[in-house]
Amino acid sequence: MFSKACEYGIRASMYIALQSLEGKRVSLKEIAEEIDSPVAFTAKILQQLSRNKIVDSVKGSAGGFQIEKEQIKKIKLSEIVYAIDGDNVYVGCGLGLKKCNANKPCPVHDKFVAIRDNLKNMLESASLQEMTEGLEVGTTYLKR
Amino acid sequence: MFSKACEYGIRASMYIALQSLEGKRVSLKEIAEEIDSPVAFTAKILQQLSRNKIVDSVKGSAGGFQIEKEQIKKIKLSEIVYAIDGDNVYVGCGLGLKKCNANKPCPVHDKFVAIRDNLKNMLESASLQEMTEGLEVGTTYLKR
DNA sequence: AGAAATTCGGATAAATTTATCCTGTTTATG
DNA sequence: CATAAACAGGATAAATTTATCCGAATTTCT
Ligand code: FES
Ligand code: FES
Repeated sequence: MFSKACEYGIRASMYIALQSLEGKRVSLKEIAEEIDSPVAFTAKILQQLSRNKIVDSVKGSAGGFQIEKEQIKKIKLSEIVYAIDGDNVYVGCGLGLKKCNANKPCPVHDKFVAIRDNLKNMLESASLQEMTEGLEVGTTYLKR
Repeated sequence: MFSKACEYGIRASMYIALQSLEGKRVSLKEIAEEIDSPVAFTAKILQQLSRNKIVDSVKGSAGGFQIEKEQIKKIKLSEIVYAIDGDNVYVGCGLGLKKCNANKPCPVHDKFVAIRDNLKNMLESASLQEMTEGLEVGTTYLKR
């Protein structure tokens, strides 16, 4: 569904959001530990997220990553996915034709579009804030 | 969503089904041309489909691939996907945790499961037969 | 029987994704 | 000001997926 990079990116954003809500800034090392991801690869992804203004990075000693509380409410999963995987989730054809195109549809087009729209709505409505709620009360997890 | 191999596999199966309904057996070369896929790679995928009894292959001159008419009615897209991509569509977690697990769910679990079930139902209900109907009348396409 | 058309399967190569390493820069702190 | 902690970014490596090549086996047709 999503690339590994994107999965790590989402999990990392969720963890940063969770800690930012408590006023804590977190280091790359801590993030990678808490979401069970490879450190250096996660660094690359966080750079992307930082460039895309999804997370704030602070250099230097006592630096790390954080997300402003206002942003945590506003940022939707769709923005994270877009920053890392681009728009292929939205424009891709289920059977791999160049782009999904209703004028020359593949045989699964109608059914696939329904599923994709479903996914799209989910991603566009789910905020980081919403995602952290289960983490706070311990009903959802970022690693096992 | 699906691997390239799987996309080619689905498109190839659809083309073979389309021709089989007219009593025609088709060669690898023709298939690859008609679905716009790399010949040798498509050969590998057809081998897999053949081993999984999704298509019949006939060796030798005038050989090629075909699917029995009875089978065209019965075979669902889910079987093709399973033969090539395995069950990761069904058991995978949206955020990349080892396996989707309702007992220790990731933050998107509930929403993701809904989408996945949607996809699953689609794949399990769509038969090759149904897929060929649009191709026959020219309202759907396997390449552009 | 011989030639041609075709799939099968193993080996290999190219491309992409995932992951690591290392050096440089920034910044808090003592 | 020196040091240590931390991110940034380029180069590189490993793993996986995608793709190609080629010889062998099978079958039809002349
Ligand atoms: S054309 Fe294939 S999904 Fe729209
Ligand atoms: S645990 Fe992540 S989708 Fe079910």
